[in-house]
This record gives sequence, C-alpha cells and structure tokens, in this order.
Amino acid sequence: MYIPLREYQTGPVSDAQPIHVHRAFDEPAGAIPRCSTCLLRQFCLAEGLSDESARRLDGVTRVRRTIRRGEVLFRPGDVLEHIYAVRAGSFKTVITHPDGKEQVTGYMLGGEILGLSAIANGKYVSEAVALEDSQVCAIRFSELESVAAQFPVVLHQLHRLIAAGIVREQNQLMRLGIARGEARLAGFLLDVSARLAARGYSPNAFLLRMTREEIGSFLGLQLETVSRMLSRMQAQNTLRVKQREITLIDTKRLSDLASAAQ
Amino acid sequence: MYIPLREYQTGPVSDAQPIHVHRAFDEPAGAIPRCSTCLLRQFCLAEGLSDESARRLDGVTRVRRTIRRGEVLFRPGDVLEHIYAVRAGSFKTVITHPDGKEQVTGYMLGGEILGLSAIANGKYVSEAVALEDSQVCAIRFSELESVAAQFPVVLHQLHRLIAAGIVREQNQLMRLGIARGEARLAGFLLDVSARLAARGYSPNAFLLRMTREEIGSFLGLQLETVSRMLSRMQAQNTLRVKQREITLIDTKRLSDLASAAQ
DNA sequence: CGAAACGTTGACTAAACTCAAAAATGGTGG
DNA sequence: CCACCATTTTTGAGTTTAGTCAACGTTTCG
Repeated sequence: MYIPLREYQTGPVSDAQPIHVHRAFDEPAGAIPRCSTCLLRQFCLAEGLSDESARRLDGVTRVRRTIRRGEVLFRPGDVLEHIYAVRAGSFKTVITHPDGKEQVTGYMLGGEILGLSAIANGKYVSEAVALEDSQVCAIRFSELESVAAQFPVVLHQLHRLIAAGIVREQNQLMRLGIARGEARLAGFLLDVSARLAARGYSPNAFLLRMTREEIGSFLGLQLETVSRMLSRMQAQNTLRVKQREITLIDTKRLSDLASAAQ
Repeated sequence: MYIPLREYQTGPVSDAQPIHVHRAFDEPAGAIPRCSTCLLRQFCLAEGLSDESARRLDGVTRVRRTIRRGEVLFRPGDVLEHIYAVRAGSFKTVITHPDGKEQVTGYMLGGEILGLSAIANGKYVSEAVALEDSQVCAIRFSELESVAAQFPVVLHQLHRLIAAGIVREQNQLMRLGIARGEARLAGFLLDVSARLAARGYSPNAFLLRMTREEIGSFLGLQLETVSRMLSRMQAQNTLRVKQREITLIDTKRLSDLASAAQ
C-alpha cells in the first residue's frame, strides 16, 4: 500500500537512475526531465496545470542533477540562476550567523522547491545541503519567469508556489513562537508525517534524515533536549525511536502535545 | 533631519488626508493613488522601476482605504482579492490556533505589503489589524498579475516583493530559533529601528505600536517577560522606555545582546 | 469619573540549558 | 571482516531562564 521506507531513500521517481557517482554532476542532455511526465508533478511547479500547460514548462531549461549526501547545492551569496525542485532525497537549508552559529531553517522533501528566497535580491540566502544522496531538477529562473509571463495559468501557479513558501515558514514561525519545546517537536513530527503522506509514503514510519543537533537547531532546542523528549515520548508509548527511524504510535496524543499551551 | 515621531503617527505620505472618519471606507474614484507619484514608491511595488514602468502600475485598479485603529483589514479564510500596501500607520498580522490561542506573526510598517501569503491558495491565512489609524493602498491582485505578465520588469519586481516576504519571515524564524529571550527582543528592536531608518524616520526614538502582550506573542515570550526585559535594559542604560515610546541609547550593546548565544 | 485595558514587580515553579561522561553507531583502512 | 576512530546519541546533575500566579500602579477612553 505504501511505498516502503527503503524506496524512499533513493526516491520514488520512476525514471530516477541509481545514484552511484561520487560528486554532483549534470546529466547529459538526453536526461532532461519533463514536467509533463514527472511523477512528482502534482507537488511541484506543474501542480494543477493541464497537460498542455505542463508541456509549456518542458520548454524551460531544466537539468537533472545528482547531489551526494553532505554536498552543497547552493551557498548564501551565490547568484540566483536556478531554483531547484527536489526529485528524490532530502535537503536542509542552513543560515550562518555573523558570529558563526548555524541555524537550520528548513527540511525539504521530494516535490518541494529550494531557492525561492533568492528571488528577493538575486542571491541565495541560505545554504542547501543534501541529507542523503538526492536528485534535483534545476530550473533556470529567468526562463521560467518569461515562460510564465506568456501563460497566465503557469504564472499563477508560480506565484502560488512562491507564496506557499511564505505559508510554510509562517507555520514554522507559529510553532516556534507559541509552543513549548515538546509541542514544537510533536508538531514537527506531525508536519513531516503529513508531507510524507501527501506523497504516498507511510505517515507513521519514516526516517528523519537530520541529526538531533539539526532537529534541535530547526526547533530552537538543544540537541540534548530533543534526545530527552524523544526518549520520554517513547517511554510514554507515543512513538518509537530507533536512531533516525521514527514510528508514530499514538498520533492523537502527539497532536494533543502539539497544541499544548505554552 | 528626521521626521518627528508625532508625524509618524499619521504617516509620512504627503497626500494623506487627515483621518477622522469612524469606520473603514473606500475613497471616491478621484482619490485613486498613483504609484508613479507615490512617496513610498521606493519601498513598495514600484521599487526600482523606471517612471515609465511605474506608470504601468497606475493602470492596475487601486483604491486608497482608511482603517481605524483596531479594525480588521482581512480575515483568515477571506478570498484573496487585494493585496495591500501600507501607506500610513501600522498593522499586526495574527493567526488564531484551533484551540483559540492567538499569535502575532507580523508587524508591518509603511511601504510594506500585506496579504502576500494568500497567494498560495487564494485565501488569507492571517488576520490583519490596524494598530493605529492607518491607510492602505488596495491592489487588485488578479489585475496586478496580468499587468505584470505584460512587463517583465514589473513582473520581476512583483516576484522580488513576494520573495522578500519569505526572507523577512526567515529572519524572524532565525530570531525565534536561535536566540534567548533577551536576544530576540534586542533583535526585534534593532529590526524595527532599521526599517524606520530606511524610511527616513529616526532610528533611535520610535513608538512601538504593540502592547507588551503582542510583542511577547510575536517573540514567543510572556508579556511579563517582555516587561521585565525592557525594565532591565533601561536599568542598564541600554535604552529608555516610556510606555510604548522607545529610545535606543546603546545600540552597540543592543546588537551584542541580539547576537548573544543561546 | 470610573471601568477596563495595559504595564510593572515580586515570589515561586517549571522548563530548558550547560557541562560531563558514557554508550551506541557508522565508516574506514588494514 | 574486524578493529579503530569519529560522530552521534543518551543520560545525569546542577544552573539559568522564562513561565505562572498574584497584587498593584498607570493610562486610556467612554
């Protein structure tokens, strides 16, 4: 019924090739992915577009790119050239403060778009790092913009997509602002679960590809606090943790936790 | 040199009319504002556009609207029709949780745009409330989108503007995620100060139009904590507080506080 | 002028951080 | 394949921070 976990690690994209190279590279021209046939289309730029409109997007320069775990897709300050649709795998986005502290600002799964915040002033704001061997679809933004200008439906979809980034961050803001530590963690787990479910994966058993430190950074907690909370939730039979593999047991209790008052 | 505080309360827009009505209303057609002559232009949609491009925007349906303190500009769930440029005054945006708790997610000043997150799915996500008698420029989004499609420069500016919202929220995210309470408050004050300075107001003396409770909600703190911290900062001669009037004295110390480790 | 909203302060409690040490895991080279 | 190293995770003890409850002063507004 669900795509098994193991599959998720290399991604569900049917035309994905096995990932065995040791550095990022651009695929030969023959490998250019097509939005009109992409399996992730319903979560990506082409969401809700007719087949015909989706074919317009095929005209935009797009290159599939393979990124090994730990490799960087873009860095803050790099000039915006592409935005990236995650085809397989997962990424974190990180912002480094002037004083050297790092904060994880995002955790992106397949079908989500990376690099949108660079549109504001033409430069990437954060660093995007692959959390596992991954594939992205690199979309030349300037071309996307002009193609979109020609097709109102595509343009509107582009706007929806950009704005969806705002909404996602607003949710995260809410989580950080209103909730206690445990509620933040519970809310985060439910959020990941829902995003996976929307893509056809099991919502109850998944791999969190971030370390405790990265999770903590994302949620504004220390890594020890994250670890303790996971242990406690496991002791209370709310979920099971085995390293990075999470199994949700009592989602009702989780959502109670997530909406607990500050 | 700076526009005095008192002026800020009714806004710097030279063609603003005195605000003395007792409910929100739309101005008669004669009062339609023009981007090409707007004093806030450099902070708004027309930023960086040539006079000619800015005149294109004048073709988009736009209505000036007056909003009294406490009045609501839009509510979550309302269908997106306009986005709003703040011409004078200030607004908070609030999200209400299922359990009834409210969180302030934004504090918007003149020249900033309200309602962008509604583009994601056609409905406003938050509630926008005027914190003082204010004026907005209501821009019909569907028309803006089609005008933008015809003029690449305008389109790109629209995208920059939307993406800037993402960046602003990312900064707030960072503040909530990485910083201690006192650091958050210090960072918030510096942020407001910088935004006012960019608009020609004194960066060192300003009115914070939010209550302690609203500030706390925005920063993920209790109102008592905000109050205590302001008192402490005043005791240490970092700033002066008199109700909602803030005078920054030692901005160096403030930025040290803002970047203090968690 | 009086009520309601807002702001300050104090005492106490709960949550989360820090430092520290040990256990578990994963990857690498011999 | 195993031993070793580096990284990650867990757990404990003590400290700091911020939340809670409560009382009281101030301001605003009808």
